[in-house]
Amino acid sequence: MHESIKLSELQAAAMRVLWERGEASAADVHEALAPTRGLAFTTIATTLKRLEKRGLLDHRLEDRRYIYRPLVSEEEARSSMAGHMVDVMFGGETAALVNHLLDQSEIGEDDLAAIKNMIEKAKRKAKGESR
Amino acid sequence: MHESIKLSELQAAAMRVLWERGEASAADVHEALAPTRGLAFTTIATTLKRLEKRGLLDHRLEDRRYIYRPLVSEEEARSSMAGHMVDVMFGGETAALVNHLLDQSEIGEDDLAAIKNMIEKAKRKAKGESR
DNA sequence: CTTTATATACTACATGCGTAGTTCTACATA
DNA sequence: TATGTAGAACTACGCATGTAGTATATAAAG
Repeated sequence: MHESIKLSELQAAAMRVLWERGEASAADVHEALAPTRGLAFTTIATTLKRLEKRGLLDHRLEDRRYIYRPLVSEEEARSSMAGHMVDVMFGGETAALVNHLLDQSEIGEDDLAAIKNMIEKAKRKAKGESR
Repeated sequence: MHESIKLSELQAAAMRVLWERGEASAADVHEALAPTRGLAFTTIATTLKRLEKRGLLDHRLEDRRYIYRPLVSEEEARSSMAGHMVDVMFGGETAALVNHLLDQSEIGEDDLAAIKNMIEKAKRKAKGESR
């Protein structure tokens, strides 16, 4: 289990490509990120290799090139990173982050309505889990 | 304006002491963090100096020692860091992060109720700003 | 005036990351 | 068979950070 997943911007961008596609070669990732980032191919390759070293990716050989595959899900990564942020900046209080986001948020009315529904669901869940 | 504030765990811990107290010496910060982190005094001093170099702190001399003072508010830092996380991990959709937090959250029922109120407030705000 | 305590400044080292050039290897092609 | 080409491996450099030892300055104490 990866208790603590930390991704930089570039790393997250690379992971996102893999999460979207399930798997991809370094060239694929490079191509996907080229428009926004314009980095050298080797930069991407290095990044993937380092992510693999950290246990976040795995690869297999196919047609003479590496096909990478994520070993952690996007949800896991999101949870880990959000949890870290909550700990570091909001005293471990998830609710404090939610408040902050709602408070000065750029969330549209429609999204707010959707969130309200989420709350009902969360409430039922909280009730269920509280004992 | 500091559009992008990034704080590591240690840096955030140091900043928090300053935010709480308004200002403090390196010794104060060291003392405050000692129980949880047990770091050398010089480590704290180095950290503060680096934060100052980045423009997040300022200091004045008093009684032969530096009294540090934050140049960015906790709110600013929270916004910046949360915004960064939203961009990097949630495709820039604040609502997606809120969903995530509510979804698998450890938020208690009482907090959920409070959040519901926040939503009403946010809704009014959204309405007001939308035109 | 000398010693001591204390805080800051300076220096240092390992690690991770962004970034990418260079080299090596093996398959495809002329 | 010689060569081009693509992808992986290796190497490298600068910067931020965690971490802290050592040197320096200065005020207090004796």
